[in-house]
Amino acid sequence: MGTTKSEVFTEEENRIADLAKAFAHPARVAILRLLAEKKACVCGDLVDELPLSQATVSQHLKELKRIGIIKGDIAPPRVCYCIDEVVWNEAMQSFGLLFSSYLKNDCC
Amino acid sequence: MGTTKSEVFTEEENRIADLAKAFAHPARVAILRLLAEKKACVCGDLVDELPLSQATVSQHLKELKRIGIIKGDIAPPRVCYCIDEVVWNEAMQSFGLLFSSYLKNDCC
DNA sequence: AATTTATATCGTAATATTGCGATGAATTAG
DNA sequence: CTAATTCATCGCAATATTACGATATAAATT
Repeated sequence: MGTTKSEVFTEEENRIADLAKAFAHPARVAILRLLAEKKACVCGDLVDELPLSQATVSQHLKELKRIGIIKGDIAPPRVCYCIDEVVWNEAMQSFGLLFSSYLKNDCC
Repeated sequence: MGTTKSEVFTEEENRIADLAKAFAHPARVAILRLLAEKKACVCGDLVDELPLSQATVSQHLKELKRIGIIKGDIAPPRVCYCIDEVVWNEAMQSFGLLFSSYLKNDCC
């Protein structure tokens, strides 16, 4: 136990859950906002903007990369991060569909 | 450690992260979908639809209630769950704003 | 009053997440 | 070649999450 039983859910349910994870931590929300608004791009600048250690920020960036919603462009010794437009749009559409599937009718 | 440093982030960042948590597990995505499409409402029906134990489903429902995105109407011995329209709309708008804040220009 | 039904909660085990200091790797600057 | 810079990764500790059997609760039914 302690592990999500991914096998028993659909691909789509698992993907939406994963995309949601990108936004499920305030630090990652802050990072995505900075990247979306192009207020920062280089990893170091993100660290400066965030009240977390460099190691912790780097870990959140890694998780966002795993999900695919950001990508990193290496320009040694720096790395420039940015939103992956394709995945961003995928997330926008998936959540949009989900939100709009709500049929307001009287149950409770 | 192991705890999110909520104090150092804005109210809004924390709120968005919390709303995202509602969707950050495939079981909760499945529950919210069923409720959104009104294919289920009573807790027992949700348990029947989901490949998880009653205790686990109940725990996910509790988390969704904590976030506020669903509410439960007690009609003993049953409980009828449904989407909380206000919070659902709050989530829809928050994510909508966030997604549309992405300025596509050339950085990386 | 005893039983049944539906749901919540407890207790526990396993795994995941969060956070950070220290260290490593890769490149540029001197 | 030696630093200095930037970022990733390791290793660890603390806490959170996930899952479920067992049990508790609460009302309806018998």
